Amino acid sequence: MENQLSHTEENYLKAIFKITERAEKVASTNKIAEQVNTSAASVTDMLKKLNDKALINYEKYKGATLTPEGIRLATQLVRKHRLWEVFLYDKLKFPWEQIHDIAEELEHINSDDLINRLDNFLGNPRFDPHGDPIPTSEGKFMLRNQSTLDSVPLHSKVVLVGVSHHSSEFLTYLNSINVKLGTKFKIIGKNSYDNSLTVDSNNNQLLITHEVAKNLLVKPG
Amino acid sequence: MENQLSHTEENYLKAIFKITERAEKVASTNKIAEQVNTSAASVTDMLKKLNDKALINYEKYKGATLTPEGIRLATQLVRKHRLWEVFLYDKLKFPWEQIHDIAEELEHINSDDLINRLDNFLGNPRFDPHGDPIPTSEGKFMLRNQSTLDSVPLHSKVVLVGVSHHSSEFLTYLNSINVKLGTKFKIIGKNSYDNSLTVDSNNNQLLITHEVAKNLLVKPG
DNA sequence: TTTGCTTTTTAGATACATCTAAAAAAACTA
DNA sequence: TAGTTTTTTTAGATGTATCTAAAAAGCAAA
Repeated sequence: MENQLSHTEENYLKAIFKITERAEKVASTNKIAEQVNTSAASVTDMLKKLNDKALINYEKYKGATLTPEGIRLATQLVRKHRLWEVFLYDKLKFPWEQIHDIAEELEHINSDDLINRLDNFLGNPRFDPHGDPIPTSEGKFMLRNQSTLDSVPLHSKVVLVGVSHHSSEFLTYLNSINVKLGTKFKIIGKNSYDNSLTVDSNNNQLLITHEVAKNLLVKPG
Repeated sequence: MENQLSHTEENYLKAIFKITERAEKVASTNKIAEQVNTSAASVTDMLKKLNDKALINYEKYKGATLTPEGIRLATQLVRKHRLWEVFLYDKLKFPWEQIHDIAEELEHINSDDLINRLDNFLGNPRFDPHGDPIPTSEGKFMLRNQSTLDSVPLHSKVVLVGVSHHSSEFLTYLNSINVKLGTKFKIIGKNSYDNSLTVDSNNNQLLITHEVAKNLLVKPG
C-alpha cells in the first residue's frame, strides 16, 4: 500500500478532491488544468497515470473522480495543509494571507508520525486559520452548517466563520476592510442590479460585492 | 540574484560543502556521488550545471569547490536543516535518531521569513540536537574547540558535545549504551591493537570502538 | 616512460512533467 | 440533424535528473 506519490501527483489529487467536493460530480480536464495551472494536455497525461495507480476513476472524455484510496490520500493532504497553516499562524505568527503558499510546500513532507505529533503539539485544532475543518488522522471531517454571505436574507445577523478563497490578494483585501474570522455582520441592504450587499460590521457600514460575498462563509449569530 | 534551485541541486551544494568543510580542499566526483548516493556520471552532469550557475568552480577531472555564492546557499541550507531538527526534537519530541531524515525534507522549503520566524520561535538556538552549530541568517558559524574522543589522552575527563554522524543506526546504538549529549567520560584504557577505548560514564565501564570514538565530539569537562 | 589501474567524462537511453499544434470527440444551437 | 463551437485527446518536442556502458584522462609504479 506504499504509494509514494510525486508532489505533482499529490497536487492533482488535491485538485480533483477540491473540485468534486462541492457542486461537480466529476472533475473535468479543463477544471483540473485551471486548478493546477497547467495545460489540458498535461492533465490528460496525468489522469491516465493516476487511473493506472487506481487513485482515480477516469475514462476518456468523461472526467475524473477519486477512488476510496484517492479520497483517503487527498484527505490526508488536506489535513497536513491545514495543520501546517495552524502552525504558521498560531506559533510563527504569520498573517493569515501568507500561510497558504508556505503550507502548499509543507504539506508534501512525508511522515505520518510528524503530522500526528504536530497535531498534538498544536492542541488538536479542529479548524484552520481560514475556518476550514481539519480532518482527523482517520480522515473524518468536522462539518459545520454554514452559508455564503450572499445567500442570507436581508436583516439577518451572522458571524464570519470561514473564507472559501485563500489567495493573498483576497485576504489582504479583507484585512483592509477590517474583516476577520469572528467578525459580525448585519445585512442592511441588497442591491439587486449587481447583487452587492450593504452590511454593518463593528458599527461601520461596508459595501460587499457579490464576488466577495460568495467567498465569505457565515453562520447565524 | 533569485536562483530558485531544485531539491537535487541543493543536495549537491550541501554535499560539496560537507566534503570541503573538513580535510579535502576540493570535492571529487566520486566523493560527491557517494554523498548524494548516485552515479559518477550523474555527478558530472550536475557539476557542469552548477558551474554554469556560478555556484561552484569546476574543471574537468579536477573536482569542485563552492564559490562564495555557493557557500552562502549551502550555509543557509545547513541553517534550515539544523533549525528544523531543533523544532522536531524540542517541540515535537522526536527522538534524536529520527530527526535527520525529516529535516532533510523540511530544509528545502523556500522562505527566508519562515526560517527566521522559526529561529525566533525556537529561542535562537545555537546548536542542534546533535551538537552542531547553527549558522545565523548572515551565515556566521559558532565554532567550538572540540576534539574527537579517539584523540584525547588517557585519564582525561571529557563531556560529549556533538556527534559527527547522524544516521539513525549510529544514534540508536548510542541510545543503547546510554550515551547522549552532556554525557561525561573518563578515559580509563586504550587498546593499541584495535584503538578501542575503555571509558567510565556514569560509573559504568564502556568499551568504545575506534569507529565509534571517531564520531564522538568532546571537550574537556 | 610505458603499462595498468582508477577516476572521470561522454554517449546514448529512460522516466517524468511539461509544452504547442493538430486531430478527434462531445456538446451545443439554429 | 447538420453545422459550429468547445472540450479533450493525441502526436511530437523540450528540459531535468537519472542510468549503464564505453571511452578518455589522470596517476602511479615498475
